[in-house]
Amino acid sequence: MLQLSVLKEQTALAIAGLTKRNYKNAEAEIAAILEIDQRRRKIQIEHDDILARSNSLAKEIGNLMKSGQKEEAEKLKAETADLKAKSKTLSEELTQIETELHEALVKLPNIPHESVPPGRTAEDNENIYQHGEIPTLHEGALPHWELIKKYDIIDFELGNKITGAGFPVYKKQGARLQRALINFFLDEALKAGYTEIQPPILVNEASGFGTGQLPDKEGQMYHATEDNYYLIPTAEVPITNLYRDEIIPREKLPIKNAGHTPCFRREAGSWGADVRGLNRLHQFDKVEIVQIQEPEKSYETLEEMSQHIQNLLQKLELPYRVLRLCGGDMGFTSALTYDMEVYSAAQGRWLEVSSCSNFETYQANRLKLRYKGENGKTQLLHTLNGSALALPRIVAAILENNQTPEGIKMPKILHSYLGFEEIK
RNA sequence: AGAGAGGUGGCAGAGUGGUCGAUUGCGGCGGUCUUGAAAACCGUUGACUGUUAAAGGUCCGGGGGUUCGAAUCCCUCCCUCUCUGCCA
Repeated sequence: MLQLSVLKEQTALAIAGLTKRNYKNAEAEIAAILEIDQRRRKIQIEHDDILARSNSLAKEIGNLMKSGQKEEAEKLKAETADLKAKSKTLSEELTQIETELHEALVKLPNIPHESVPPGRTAEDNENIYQHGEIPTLHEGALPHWELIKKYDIIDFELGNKITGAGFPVYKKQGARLQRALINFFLDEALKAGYTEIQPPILVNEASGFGTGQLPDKEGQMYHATEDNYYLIPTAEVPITNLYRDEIIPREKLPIKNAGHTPCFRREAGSWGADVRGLNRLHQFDKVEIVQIQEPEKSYETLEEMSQHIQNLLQKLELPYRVLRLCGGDMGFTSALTYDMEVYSAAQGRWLEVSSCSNFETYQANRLKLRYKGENGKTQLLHTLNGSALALPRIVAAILENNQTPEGIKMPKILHSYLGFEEIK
Protein backbone atom coordinates (compact mmCIF):
# COMPACT_ATOMS: atom_id res chain seq x y z
CA MET A 1 0.00 0.00 0.00
CA LEU A 2 1.36 3.38 -0.96
CA GLN A 3 1.73 5.95 1.76
CA LEU A 4 -0.72 8.82 1.64
CA SER A 5 2.17 11.18 2.32
CA VAL A 6 3.86 10.05 -0.90
CA LEU A 7 0.71 10.66 -2.93
CA LYS A 8 0.33 14.02 -1.28
CA GLU A 9 3.88 15.28 -1.42
CA GLN A 10 5.16 13.58 -4.57
CA THR A 11 2.03 13.47 -6.66
CA ALA A 12 3.75 13.92 -10.01
CA LEU A 13 6.23 11.15 -9.27
CA ALA A 14 3.44 8.80 -8.23
CA ILE A 15 1.44 9.50 -11.38
CA ALA A 16 4.49 9.00 -13.59
CA GLY A 17 5.32 5.76 -11.81
CA LEU A 18 1.87 4.27 -12.10
CA THR A 19 1.70 5.35 -15.72
CA LYS A 20 4.91 3.41 -16.39
CA ARG A 21 2.98 0.36 -15.23
CA ASN A 22 0.26 1.18 -17.72
CA TYR A 23 -2.03 1.83 -14.80
CA LYS A 24 -5.06 3.60 -16.17
CA ASN A 25 -6.47 6.73 -14.60
CA ALA A 26 -3.57 7.16 -12.21
CA GLU A 27 -4.00 10.90 -12.16
CA ALA A 28 -7.76 10.81 -11.60
CA GLU A 29 -7.55 8.12 -8.91
CA ILE A 30 -4.83 9.89 -7.00
CA ALA A 31 -6.78 13.14 -7.21
CA ALA A 32 -9.84 11.29 -5.90
CA ILE A 33 -7.83 9.86 -3.01
CA LEU A 34 -6.48 13.25 -2.06
CA GLU A 35 -9.99 14.65 -2.18
CA ILE A 36 -11.31 11.89 0.07
CA ASP A 37 -8.48 12.58 2.46
CA GLN A 38 -9.39 16.27 2.55
CA ARG A 39 -12.92 15.34 3.52
CA ARG A 40 -11.65 12.86 6.05
CA ARG A 41 -9.47 15.43 7.72
CA LYS A 42 -12.29 17.92 7.94
CA ILE A 43 -14.59 15.43 9.61
CA GLN A 44 -11.80 14.21 11.84
CA ILE A 45 -11.11 17.70 13.13
CA GLU A 46 -14.78 18.34 13.74
CA HIS A 47 -15.16 15.03 15.52
CA ASP A 48 -12.06 15.55 17.67
CA ASP A 49 -13.40 18.91 18.68
CA ILE A 50 -16.68 17.43 19.88
CA LEU A 51 -14.89 14.67 21.73
CA ALA A 52 -12.69 17.24 23.43
CA ARG A 53 -15.77 19.09 24.66
CA SER A 54 -17.47 15.91 25.83
CA ASN A 55 -14.36 14.89 27.67
CA SER A 56 -14.07 18.13 29.52
CA LEU A 57 -17.78 18.16 30.35
CA ALA A 58 -17.50 14.62 31.72
CA LYS A 59 -14.67 15.73 33.94
CA GLU A 60 -16.62 18.71 35.21
CA ILE A 61 -19.61 16.53 35.95
CA GLY A 62 -17.37 14.17 37.84
CA ASN A 63 -16.04 17.02 39.97
CA LEU A 64 -19.50 18.39 40.65
CA MET A 65 -20.79 14.99 41.71
CA LYS A 66 -17.92 14.61 44.08
CA SER A 67 -18.53 17.94 45.73
CA GLY A 68 -22.24 17.10 45.93
CA GLN A 69 -23.47 19.75 43.50
CA LYS A 70 -26.05 17.45 41.97
CA GLU A 71 -28.18 20.13 40.35
CA GLU A 72 -25.24 21.69 38.53
CA ALA A 73 -24.19 18.27 37.34
CA GLU A 74 -27.64 17.55 35.96
CA LYS A 75 -27.55 20.77 33.97
CA LEU A 76 -24.28 19.77 32.33
CA LYS A 77 -25.59 16.31 31.63
CA ALA A 78 -28.36 17.80 29.55
CA GLU A 79 -25.73 19.55 27.47
CA THR A 80 -23.94 16.36 26.63
CA ALA A 81 -26.90 14.81 24.83
CA ASP A 82 -26.47 17.02 21.81
CA LEU A 83 -22.73 16.39 21.68
CA LYS A 84 -23.33 12.69 21.90
CA ALA A 85 -25.67 12.65 18.96
CA LYS A 86 -23.30 14.72 16.86
CA SER A 87 -20.37 12.58 17.80
CA LYS A 88 -22.23 9.46 16.81
CA THR A 89 -23.07 10.83 13.37
CA LEU A 90 -19.57 12.06 12.79
CA SER A 91 -17.94 8.87 13.88
CA GLU A 92 -20.15 6.91 11.51
CA GLU A 93 -19.21 9.26 8.70
CA LEU A 94 -15.59 8.90 9.63
CA THR A 95 -15.67 5.12 9.57
CA GLN A 96 -17.31 5.23 6.19
CA ILE A 97 -14.86 7.65 4.69
CA GLU A 98 -11.90 5.80 6.14
CA THR A 99 -13.13 2.61 4.51
CA GLU A 100 -13.53 4.48 1.25
CA LEU A 101 -10.00 5.84 1.51
CA HIS A 102 -8.53 2.49 2.41
CA GLU A 103 -10.27 0.73 -0.45
CA ALA A 104 -9.02 3.29 -2.95
CA LEU A 105 -5.49 3.20 -1.56
CA VAL A 106 -5.27 -0.57 -1.60
CA LYS A 107 -6.10 -0.63 -5.29
CA LEU A 108 -2.96 1.24 -6.29
CA PRO A 109 0.10 -0.86 -7.15
CA ASN A 110 3.61 0.08 -6.10
CA ILE A 111 5.53 2.86 -7.80
CA PRO A 112 8.30 1.32 -9.95
CA HIS A 113 11.94 2.12 -9.33
CA GLU A 114 13.48 4.57 -11.78
CA SER A 115 15.49 1.80 -13.45
CA VAL A 116 12.35 -0.13 -14.40
CA PRO A 117 11.91 0.00 -18.17
CA PRO A 118 8.54 1.05 -19.57
CA GLY A 119 6.56 -1.60 -21.40
CA ARG A 120 3.43 -3.66 -21.46
CA THR A 121 4.29 -7.35 -21.64
CA ALA A 122 7.06 -9.88 -21.11
CA GLU A 123 8.34 -8.86 -24.55
CA ASP A 124 9.41 -5.55 -23.08
CA ASN A 125 11.47 -6.97 -20.24
CA GLU A 126 15.10 -6.03 -20.33
CA ASN A 127 17.58 -8.86 -20.71
CA ILE A 128 20.43 -7.66 -18.54
CA TYR A 129 22.67 -10.70 -18.21
CA GLN A 130 23.10 -14.15 -19.69
CA HIS A 131 25.36 -16.94 -18.50
CA GLY A 132 26.31 -20.44 -19.65
CA GLU A 133 26.31 -22.40 -22.88
CA ILE A 134 23.05 -23.45 -24.49
CA PRO A 135 23.49 -27.23 -24.70
CA THR A 136 23.05 -29.18 -27.93
CA LEU A 137 21.09 -32.35 -27.36
CA HIS A 138 21.55 -35.72 -28.99
CA GLU A 139 19.25 -37.05 -31.70
CA GLY A 140 15.93 -38.15 -30.21
CA ALA A 141 16.25 -36.07 -27.04
CA LEU A 142 13.02 -35.86 -25.06
CA PRO A 143 11.15 -33.11 -23.24
CA HIS A 144 11.03 -33.65 -19.49
CA TRP A 145 7.46 -34.93 -19.48
CA GLU A 146 8.64 -37.85 -21.57
CA LEU A 147 11.81 -38.34 -19.54
CA ILE A 148 9.93 -38.62 -16.26
CA LYS A 149 7.85 -41.41 -17.74
CA LYS A 150 10.83 -43.14 -19.28
CA TYR A 151 12.65 -43.28 -15.95
CA ASP A 152 9.47 -43.48 -13.84
CA ILE A 153 10.46 -40.66 -11.47
CA ILE A 154 7.45 -38.31 -11.51
CA ASP A 155 3.90 -39.50 -11.96
CA PHE A 156 1.11 -37.18 -13.03
CA GLU A 157 -1.43 -39.97 -13.41
CA LEU A 158 -1.09 -40.94 -9.78
CA GLY A 159 -1.40 -37.29 -8.78
CA ASN A 160 -4.60 -37.09 -10.79
CA LYS A 161 -5.93 -40.09 -8.98
CA ILE A 162 -5.30 -38.95 -5.46
CA THR A 163 -5.85 -35.21 -5.99
CA GLY A 164 -6.18 -33.75 -9.45
CA ALA A 165 -4.34 -32.12 -12.31
CA GLY A 166 -1.20 -30.22 -11.38
CA PHE A 167 -0.38 -32.29 -8.29
CA PRO A 168 2.37 -34.68 -9.40
CA VAL A 169 3.74 -37.55 -7.35
CA TYR A 170 7.53 -37.69 -7.15
CA LYS A 171 8.97 -41.17 -6.93
CA LYS A 172 12.29 -42.94 -6.55
CA GLN A 173 15.15 -40.89 -7.96
CA GLY A 174 12.66 -38.10 -8.70
CA ALA A 175 11.74 -37.82 -5.03
CA ARG A 176 15.40 -37.98 -4.05
CA LEU A 177 16.26 -35.24 -6.53
CA GLN A 178 13.65 -33.02 -4.91
CA ARG A 179 15.04 -33.66 -1.47
CA ALA A 180 18.61 -33.09 -2.66
CA LEU A 181 17.73 -29.75 -4.23
CA ILE A 182 15.92 -28.55 -1.12
CA ASN A 183 18.88 -29.45 1.08
CA PHE A 184 21.34 -27.89 -1.33
CA PHE A 185 19.36 -24.64 -1.53
CA LEU A 186 18.94 -24.41 2.25
CA ASP A 187 22.60 -25.15 2.90
CA GLU A 188 23.64 -22.43 0.48
CA ALA A 189 21.26 -19.99 2.17
CA LEU A 190 22.73 -20.85 5.57
CA LYS A 191 26.23 -20.26 4.21
CA ALA A 192 25.09 -16.87 2.95
CA GLY A 193 23.97 -15.91 6.45
CA TYR A 194 20.25 -16.63 6.27
CA THR A 195 18.38 -18.05 9.23
CA GLU A 196 16.37 -21.15 8.46
CA ILE A 197 12.63 -20.93 9.12
CA GLN A 198 9.89 -23.52 8.88
CA PRO A 199 6.66 -21.54 8.86
CA PRO A 200 3.06 -22.72 8.80
CA ILE A 201 1.77 -23.18 5.27
CA LEU A 202 -1.73 -22.04 6.16
CA VAL A 203 -2.04 -18.35 6.98
CA ASN A 204 -4.81 -16.09 8.20
CA GLU A 205 -6.39 -13.19 6.37
CA ALA A 206 -4.22 -10.54 8.01
CA SER A 207 -1.09 -12.24 6.69
CA GLY A 208 -2.56 -12.46 3.22
CA PHE A 209 -3.24 -8.75 3.37
CA GLY A 210 0.16 -7.91 4.79
CA THR A 211 2.17 -9.13 1.84
CA GLY A 212 -0.39 -8.04 -0.72
CA GLN A 213 -2.07 -11.28 -1.80
CA LEU A 214 -5.37 -10.10 -0.37
CA PRO A 215 -7.68 -8.66 -1.41
CA ASP A 216 -6.55 -8.42 -5.03
CA LYS A 217 -5.38 -12.02 -5.59
CA GLU A 218 -8.01 -13.76 -3.53
CA GLY A 219 -8.85 -16.16 -6.37
CA GLN A 220 -5.26 -17.35 -6.73
CA MET A 221 -5.07 -18.90 -3.29
CA TYR A 222 -6.69 -22.05 -1.97
CA HIS A 223 -9.02 -21.03 0.82
CA ALA A 224 -9.89 -23.25 3.77
CA THR A 225 -13.20 -21.54 4.36
CA GLU A 226 -14.18 -23.49 7.47
CA ASP A 227 -11.37 -21.84 9.41
CA ASN A 228 -10.75 -18.91 7.06
CA TYR A 229 -7.15 -19.85 6.41
CA TYR A 230 -5.31 -19.64 3.11
CA LEU A 231 -2.77 -22.10 1.71
CA ILE A 232 0.35 -20.10 1.00
CA PRO A 233 1.27 -19.40 -2.63
CA THR A 234 4.86 -18.73 -1.48
CA ALA A 235 6.86 -18.75 1.76
CA GLU A 236 7.14 -15.00 1.35
CA VAL A 237 3.73 -14.71 3.00
CA PRO A 238 4.41 -16.36 6.37
CA ILE A 239 8.09 -15.43 6.57
CA THR A 240 7.54 -11.73 5.90
CA ASN A 241 4.47 -11.65 8.15
CA LEU A 242 6.58 -12.84 11.08
CA TYR A 243 7.43 -9.17 11.43
CA ARG A 244 3.96 -7.70 11.05
CA ASP A 245 3.28 -4.96 13.63
CA GLU A 246 6.89 -4.89 14.76
CA ILE A 247 9.33 -2.10 15.39
CA ILE A 248 12.70 -3.70 14.75
CA PRO A 249 15.79 -2.46 16.63
CA ARG A 250 18.17 -1.03 14.06
CA GLU A 251 21.07 -3.27 15.08
CA LYS A 252 19.05 -6.37 14.14
CA LEU A 253 18.94 -5.28 10.50
CA PRO A 254 19.13 -6.65 7.97
CA ILE A 255 16.94 -9.61 8.86
CA LYS A 256 17.77 -12.52 6.58
CA ASN A 257 15.47 -15.54 6.61
CA ALA A 258 15.19 -18.53 4.34
CA GLY A 259 12.63 -21.29 4.30
CA HIS A 260 11.48 -24.25 2.31
CA THR A 261 7.74 -24.74 1.89
CA PRO A 262 5.35 -26.26 -0.53
CA CYS A 263 3.50 -23.57 -2.47
CA PHE A 264 -0.09 -23.75 -3.65
CA ARG A 265 -1.52 -21.83 -6.55
CA ARG A 266 -4.91 -22.21 -8.09
CA GLU A 267 -3.63 -20.70 -11.35
CA ALA A 268 -7.22 -19.95 -12.24
CA GLY A 269 -7.47 -18.94 -15.85
CA SER A 270 -3.81 -19.41 -16.66
CA TRP A 271 -4.01 -22.85 -18.25
CA GLY A 272 -3.23 -23.03 -21.94
CA ALA A 273 -0.16 -23.54 -24.06
CA ASP A 274 3.25 -24.21 -22.49
CA VAL A 275 1.95 -25.63 -19.25
CA ARG A 276 2.82 -29.24 -19.90
CA GLY A 277 4.72 -31.35 -17.45
CA LEU A 278 6.37 -29.43 -14.66
CA ASN A 279 6.02 -26.02 -16.26
CA ARG A 280 3.01 -25.01 -14.22
CA LEU A 281 1.66 -26.81 -11.16
CA HIS A 282 -0.88 -26.29 -8.40
CA GLN A 283 1.58 -27.52 -5.78
CA PHE A 284 5.33 -27.19 -5.89
CA ASP A 285 8.28 -26.80 -3.56
CA LYS A 286 10.38 -23.72 -3.22
CA VAL A 287 13.10 -22.29 -1.04
CA GLU A 288 12.54 -18.62 -0.49
CA ILE A 289 14.93 -15.98 0.81
CA VAL A 290 13.52 -12.93 2.55
CA GLN A 291 15.30 -9.83 3.78
CA ILE A 292 14.15 -6.84 5.76
CA GLN A 293 16.42 -3.90 5.33
CA GLU A 294 16.87 -0.18 5.95
CA PRO A 295 15.63 1.91 3.03
CA GLU A 296 19.07 3.31 2.18
CA LYS A 297 20.55 -0.14 1.76
CA SER A 298 17.74 -2.09 0.13
CA TYR A 299 18.95 -1.86 -3.45
CA GLU A 300 22.38 -3.14 -2.47
CA THR A 301 20.55 -5.98 -0.77
CA LEU A 302 18.55 -6.71 -3.91
CA GLU A 303 21.79 -7.09 -5.86
CA GLU A 304 23.20 -9.36 -3.17
CA MET A 305 20.11 -11.57 -3.34
CA SER A 306 20.24 -11.65 -7.12
CA GLN A 307 23.87 -12.76 -6.93
CA HIS A 308 22.99 -15.47 -4.44
CA ILE A 309 20.35 -16.85 -6.79
CA GLN A 310 22.67 -16.70 -9.80
CA ASN A 311 25.31 -18.48 -7.81
CA LEU A 312 22.91 -21.39 -7.28
CA LEU A 313 22.21 -21.60 -10.99
CA GLN A 314 25.92 -21.55 -11.79
CA LYS A 315 26.60 -24.33 -9.32
CA LEU A 316 23.85 -26.36 -10.94
CA GLU A 317 25.54 -25.69 -14.31
CA LEU A 318 22.35 -24.39 -15.88
CA PRO A 319 22.38 -21.73 -18.59
CA TYR A 320 20.34 -18.76 -17.39
CA ARG A 321 19.51 -15.19 -18.07
CA VAL A 322 18.45 -12.30 -15.85
CA LEU A 323 15.61 -10.01 -16.82
CA ARG A 324 14.71 -6.67 -15.39
CA LEU A 325 10.94 -6.68 -15.58
CA CYS A 326 9.21 -3.84 -17.35
CA GLY A 327 6.50 -1.75 -15.74
CA GLY A 328 3.69 -3.76 -17.27
CA ASP A 329 5.03 -7.19 -16.30
CA MET A 330 5.97 -6.48 -12.68
CA GLY A 331 3.99 -7.77 -9.75
CA PHE A 332 1.49 -5.48 -8.06
CA THR A 333 3.56 -4.91 -4.94
CA SER A 334 7.06 -4.72 -6.39
CA ALA A 335 9.22 -1.67 -7.09
CA LEU A 336 11.90 -3.59 -8.96
CA THR A 337 11.97 -7.24 -9.97
CA TYR A 338 14.63 -9.44 -11.51
CA ASP A 339 13.46 -12.68 -13.03
CA MET A 340 15.93 -15.50 -13.46
CA GLU A 341 15.17 -17.91 -16.27
CA VAL A 342 16.91 -21.18 -17.09
CA TYR A 343 17.12 -22.59 -20.56
CA SER A 344 15.22 -25.83 -20.94
CA ALA A 345 16.93 -27.38 -23.93
CA ALA A 346 14.41 -29.94 -25.16
CA GLN A 347 11.54 -27.48 -24.98
CA GLY A 348 13.77 -24.78 -26.43
CA ARG A 349 12.35 -22.29 -23.91
CA TRP A 350 13.45 -20.07 -21.09
CA LEU A 351 11.68 -20.98 -17.85
CA GLU A 352 11.28 -18.61 -14.93
CA VAL A 353 12.80 -20.20 -11.84
CA SER A 354 13.17 -17.18 -9.61
CA SER A 355 11.72 -13.77 -9.09
CA CYS A 356 13.65 -11.41 -6.88
CA SER A 357 12.03 -8.18 -5.79
CA ASN A 358 12.38 -5.10 -3.69
CA PHE A 359 9.00 -3.97 -2.39
CA GLU A 360 10.41 -0.89 -0.73
CA THR A 361 7.79 0.26 1.83
CA TYR A 362 4.79 -1.12 -0.04
CA GLN A 363 4.44 -4.27 2.05
CA ALA A 364 5.91 -2.67 5.17
CA ASN A 365 3.14 -0.08 5.12
CA ARG A 366 0.53 -2.81 5.12
CA LEU A 367 2.45 -4.82 7.69
CA LYS A 368 3.22 -1.83 9.95
CA LEU A 369 6.79 -3.02 9.86
CA ARG A 370 9.05 -0.26 11.11
CA TYR A 371 12.32 0.62 12.78
CA LYS A 372 13.81 3.62 14.51
CA GLY A 373 16.13 5.38 12.11
CA GLU A 374 19.31 7.20 12.97
CA ASN A 375 17.33 10.36 13.62
CA GLY A 376 15.28 8.47 16.21
CA LYS A 377 12.18 8.66 14.06
CA THR A 378 10.07 5.57 13.57
CA GLN A 379 9.83 4.77 9.88
CA LEU A 380 8.88 2.01 7.50
CA LEU A 381 11.39 -0.63 6.49
CA HIS A 382 11.96 -2.18 3.09
CA THR A 383 11.08 -5.81 2.40
CA LEU A 384 12.66 -8.00 -0.26
CA ASN A 385 12.39 -11.58 -1.34
CA GLY A 386 13.48 -14.02 -4.00
CA SER A 387 13.03 -17.64 -4.92
CA ALA A 388 16.21 -19.54 -4.27
CA LEU A 389 14.91 -21.55 -5.99
CA ALA A 390 11.59 -22.94 -7.24
CA LEU A 391 12.01 -26.67 -7.84
CA PRO A 392 9.89 -27.96 -10.73
CA ARG A 393 11.38 -25.95 -13.56
CA ILE A 394 14.88 -26.50 -12.21
CA VAL A 395 14.12 -30.21 -12.30
CA ALA A 396 12.77 -29.88 -15.85
CA ALA A 397 15.93 -28.11 -17.03
CA ILE A 398 18.27 -30.53 -15.26
CA LEU A 399 16.48 -33.49 -16.82
CA GLU A 400 16.33 -32.06 -20.32
CA ASN A 401 19.75 -30.44 -20.51
CA ASN A 402 21.73 -33.33 -19.08
CA GLN A 403 20.08 -36.22 -20.88
CA THR A 404 22.14 -38.70 -22.87
CA PRO A 405 20.92 -41.80 -24.69
CA GLU A 406 22.09 -43.82 -21.68
CA GLY A 407 20.68 -41.76 -18.82
CA ILE A 408 20.51 -38.33 -17.20
CA LYS A 409 23.68 -36.99 -15.61
CA MET A 410 23.19 -35.08 -12.37
CA PRO A 411 25.05 -31.82 -11.69
CA LYS A 412 28.25 -32.48 -9.72
CA ILE A 413 27.25 -30.26 -6.86
CA LEU A 414 24.28 -32.54 -6.13
CA HIS A 415 26.13 -35.85 -6.12
CA SER A 416 26.79 -35.90 -2.40
CA TYR A 417 23.21 -34.83 -1.70
CA LEU A 418 21.74 -37.42 -4.06
CA GLY A 419 23.78 -40.47 -3.38
CA PHE A 420 23.79 -41.22 -7.13
CA GLU A 421 25.25 -39.50 -10.19
CA GLU A 422 22.90 -40.48 -12.93
CA ILE A 423 19.26 -41.29 -13.42
CA LYS A 424 19.03 -44.52 -15.39
C1' A B 1 -14.23 -31.19 21.98
C1' G B 2 -15.90 -30.10 27.45
C1' A B 3 -14.91 -27.30 32.23
C1' G B 4 -12.34 -23.36 34.53
C1' A B 5 -8.95 -19.04 34.47
C1' G B 6 -7.18 -15.11 31.77
C1' G B 7 -5.82 -11.44 27.63
C1' U B 8 -3.08 -4.15 30.20
C1' G B 9 2.99 -0.35 27.55
C1' G B 10 9.79 -4.17 25.25
C1' C B 11 8.92 -7.84 29.48
C1' A B 12 6.75 -8.78 34.37
C1' G B 13 2.60 -7.09 36.81
C1' A B 14 -1.13 -3.35 39.58
C1' G B 15 -5.57 -1.14 38.51
C1' U B 16 -12.92 -3.44 39.14
C1' G B 17 -17.01 3.28 36.96
C1' G B 18 -14.40 9.67 37.41
C1' U B 19 -7.90 14.20 36.73
C1' C B 20 -5.75 6.46 34.24
C1' G B 21 -2.36 6.45 28.57
C1' A B 22 -2.65 3.97 32.94
C1' U B 23 1.01 2.52 40.12
C1' U B 24 5.36 -0.31 40.40
C1' G B 25 9.51 -3.52 39.12
C1' C B 26 12.84 -5.17 35.24
C1' G B 27 14.93 -3.80 30.72
C1' G B 28 16.44 0.56 27.44
C1' C B 29 18.45 5.58 27.05
C1' G B 30 20.90 10.06 29.40
C1' G B 31 23.54 11.89 33.65
C1' U B 32 26.25 12.01 38.60
C1' C B 33 30.13 9.19 40.82
C1' U B 34 34.72 6.27 38.80
C1' U B 35 41.24 5.88 35.66
C1' G B 36 37.45 2.62 33.25
C1' A B 37 33.46 -0.60 34.50
C1' A B 38 29.99 -2.49 38.10
C1' A B 39 26.98 -0.92 42.10
C1' A B 40 24.32 3.18 43.95
C1' C B 41 21.68 7.61 43.07
C1' C B 42 19.00 11.25 39.76
C1' G B 43 16.38 11.92 35.31
C1' U B 44 14.09 9.85 31.07
C1' U B 45 11.54 5.99 28.27
C1' G B 46 4.61 3.35 24.16
C1' A B 47 2.15 3.80 19.29
C1' C B 48 -0.97 6.43 15.83
C1' U B 49 -3.09 11.18 14.40
C1' G B 50 -2.45 16.38 14.42
C1' U B 51 0.64 21.11 14.46
C1' U B 52 5.93 25.47 12.39
C1' A B 53 5.66 24.07 17.54
C1' A B 54 1.72 23.18 20.70
C1' A B 55 -3.20 22.21 22.01
C1' G B 56 -6.55 18.49 20.92
C1' G B 57 -8.02 13.38 19.47
C1' U B 58 -7.48 7.74 19.33
C1' C B 59 -5.48 3.13 21.25
C1' C B 60 -5.67 -1.45 27.89
C1' G B 61 -7.13 -8.74 22.31
C1' G B 62 -11.24 -7.37 17.99
C1' G B 63 -16.30 -5.57 17.38
C1' G B 64 -20.82 -3.76 19.63
C1' G B 65 -23.63 -1.87 23.98
C1' U B 66 -24.84 0.66 28.96
C1' U B 67 -23.26 5.61 31.15
C1' C B 68 -22.44 12.61 31.55
C1' G B 69 -17.93 9.44 32.04
C1' A B 70 -15.45 2.47 30.73
C1' A B 71 -9.00 -0.68 31.22
C1' U B 72 -12.99 -1.33 34.97
C1' C B 73 -20.12 -3.17 33.84
C1' C B 74 -22.99 -6.07 29.74
C1' C B 75 -23.11 -8.83 24.86
C1' U B 76 -20.29 -11.15 21.09
C1' C B 77 -16.09 -12.96 18.45
C1' C B 78 -10.87 -14.26 18.58
C1' C B 79 -6.71 -15.95 21.21
C1' U B 80 -3.73 -17.99 25.46
C1' C B 81 -3.16 -21.02 29.85
C1' U B 82 -4.75 -25.19 33.32
C1' C B 83 -7.56 -29.72 33.88
C1' U B 84 -10.43 -33.69 31.35
C1' G B 85 -11.19 -36.23 26.69
C1' C B 86 -9.24 -37.50 21.81
C1' C B 87 -4.88 -37.93 18.85
C1' A B 88 0.25 -37.69 14.97
